[in-house]
Amino acid sequence: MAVHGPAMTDVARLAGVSHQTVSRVLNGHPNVREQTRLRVRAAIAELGYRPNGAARALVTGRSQVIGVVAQNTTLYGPASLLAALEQTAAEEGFAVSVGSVRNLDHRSISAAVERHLSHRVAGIVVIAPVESAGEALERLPQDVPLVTVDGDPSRPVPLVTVDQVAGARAATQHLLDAGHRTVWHVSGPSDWFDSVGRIDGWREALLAAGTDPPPLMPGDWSAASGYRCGQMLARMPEVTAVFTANDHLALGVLRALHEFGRRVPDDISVVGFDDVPEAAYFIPPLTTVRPDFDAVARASLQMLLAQIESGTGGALRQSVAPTLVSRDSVAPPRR
Amino acid sequence: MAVHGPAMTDVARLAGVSHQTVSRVLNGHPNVREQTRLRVRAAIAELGYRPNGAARALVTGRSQVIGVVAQNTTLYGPASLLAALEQTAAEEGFAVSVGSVRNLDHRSISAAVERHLSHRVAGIVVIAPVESAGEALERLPQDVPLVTVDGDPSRPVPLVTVDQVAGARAATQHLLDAGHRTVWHVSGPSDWFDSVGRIDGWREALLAAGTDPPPLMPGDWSAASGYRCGQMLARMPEVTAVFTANDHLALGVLRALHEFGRRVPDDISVVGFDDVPEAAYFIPPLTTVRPDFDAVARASLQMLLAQIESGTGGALRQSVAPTLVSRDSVAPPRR
DNA sequence: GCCGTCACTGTTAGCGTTAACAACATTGGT
DNA sequence: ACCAATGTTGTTAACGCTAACAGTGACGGC
Repeated sequence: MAVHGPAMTDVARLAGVSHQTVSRVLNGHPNVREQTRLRVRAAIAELGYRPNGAARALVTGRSQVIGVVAQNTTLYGPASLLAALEQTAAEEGFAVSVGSVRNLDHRSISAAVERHLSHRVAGIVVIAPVESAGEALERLPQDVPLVTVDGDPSRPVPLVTVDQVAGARAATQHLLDAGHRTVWHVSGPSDWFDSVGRIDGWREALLAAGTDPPPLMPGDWSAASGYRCGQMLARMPEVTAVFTANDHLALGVLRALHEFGRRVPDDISVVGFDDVPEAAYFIPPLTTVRPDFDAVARASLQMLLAQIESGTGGALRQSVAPTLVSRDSVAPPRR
Repeated sequence: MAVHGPAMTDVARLAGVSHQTVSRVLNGHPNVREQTRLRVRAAIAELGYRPNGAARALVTGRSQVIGVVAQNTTLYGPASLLAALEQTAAEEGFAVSVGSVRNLDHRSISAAVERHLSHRVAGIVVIAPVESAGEALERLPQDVPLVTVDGDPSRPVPLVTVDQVAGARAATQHLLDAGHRTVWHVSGPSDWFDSVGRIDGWREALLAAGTDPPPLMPGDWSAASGYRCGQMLARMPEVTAVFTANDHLALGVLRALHEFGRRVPDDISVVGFDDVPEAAYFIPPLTTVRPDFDAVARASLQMLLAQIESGTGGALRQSVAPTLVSRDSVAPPRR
């Protein structure tokens, strides 16, 4: 198998030039006569020549590949992010190598990063939504271009995030504006920065409105945990508005409320987070907060590319604001 | 940036051997004295040496990377598959490079494959659920290890699939067994093999039971299209059982039925396909068919690895049977 | 007409690894 | 003690590419 394809010298021979000239054409160097360039192009096409990335990576010291470390790429958020990242990278001529990880502990993350390093990736994007990921990053070689997404805001690492706080504040405010006296919150797991950001935003909005935040209902992103929290919420007659940390939690809550005969939005209003494609078809259609994954992907890749090109490891940060998508799960409280 | 790490010669010097001996240790060759092996290992650890994948790929002609071509990795199925593939590959010491694709037409797929080829991946997995993908594969270099997932059963390419027909038959039979006279079907897009397999299975089960299949309701995987079909279904009093080609379609149907006051499962039973994690929290909890993505990933990787190692491009095929997950959305018809 | 400058092209070396072969040391059979 | 077989190590030459440098010819200013 694998009769190796033609190499640069083969193209050069056919075009009647040196392999270096072929290289120059390929890399868009100036100072190649138009006529020569055309001959080389023709030879490339005729032979079906394809440059060898490995050889190029060897001599330049880095490949046209960026590594992505992520956990649980089955969830809607991470999956969208990954897809957007890949798309953007492809436009810049980069391939994306995924190193997904079962757990976000020290060792798993380090191992994934190591794997990427030994493939000499040009840079690494870590989707690092929990505390322990940040620790793993500390002990990394300093000279690798690196960007974290949704990571620890308190660490001096280049960071791109969805503005969780703003999103949560908007969701909460939306419920307050509808006339609700207070808003309950079903949160994500407490070790995720996404969760704490959303909790903070919720709390801020409430405090700003002069209300004391009710007790937190801790969930774990899953519909199952949303359901459990929903069962408790349904039993409390004073609850009229709930903000859940993601749409799947909302789905679980919706189902629990339904079972207890509490109507949404007539009895209780619900707002989610993520805007999964099917949120518009929940019963009822879910008002939710939509993060712009494309923008996050673009920003992180840009940041990474800047590092790769400049060689500087600046510690920038950027956050992109999500937008509220209003549907039918919110109404004024009955009095 | 990027002070290049130590190379093999540095390790060799420290251990007092030749670089070739280091290479032998790294690749687990026999005929290295135990004592030497230990010295080399120590030197590797001390320097934090990491082999250079690019150099290795250059000299061996292939990298430890497998390329995956997929579309729409945001959907639950593809995302799960990708994650499972990555996991399995990592266990075998391979990295996974994704080349996701907006459209599954000729050119996009070819371009993605080309990209992988120029990175000299060891093999390629194409998640190719539509006709046009198969065509793109025809004109590929013959010498690249390749496996398709959920691709065209009629093409002579190594293929691993979820057994769509069996899954659909099971779902339909389940409804028939509950006492329904016939079963309606909301399908996926007609150019997906997944769809046609599920349609076939549905039709087969009906025919085997001696019933004429009712007209097909064509959808496109989205909850939105499920909703539209559901609106029609809800208006037809004779409909008592619906099998949808995936869970999101089912969600749309559920919502439409709900709006029309038709209760599930009392008035109409519904069965989905995929078992997305939140299916258990639909209203009502959805009976559905669960494909084993891990098994598919394992099988395809195994097949690919076999090709890589043997150099043979055999045209095997393998299909893994899904299982029915019974929940609350199915009941006997009212009479 | 001479020389520096510019545009273009070729030559050479080396990136870090593996494979092929050569060399040496050790062992065992005669 | 000698020779072959075996185990262990070193030497050399690629792999396909880019970077640095070295030509070559044409052109214009003096």
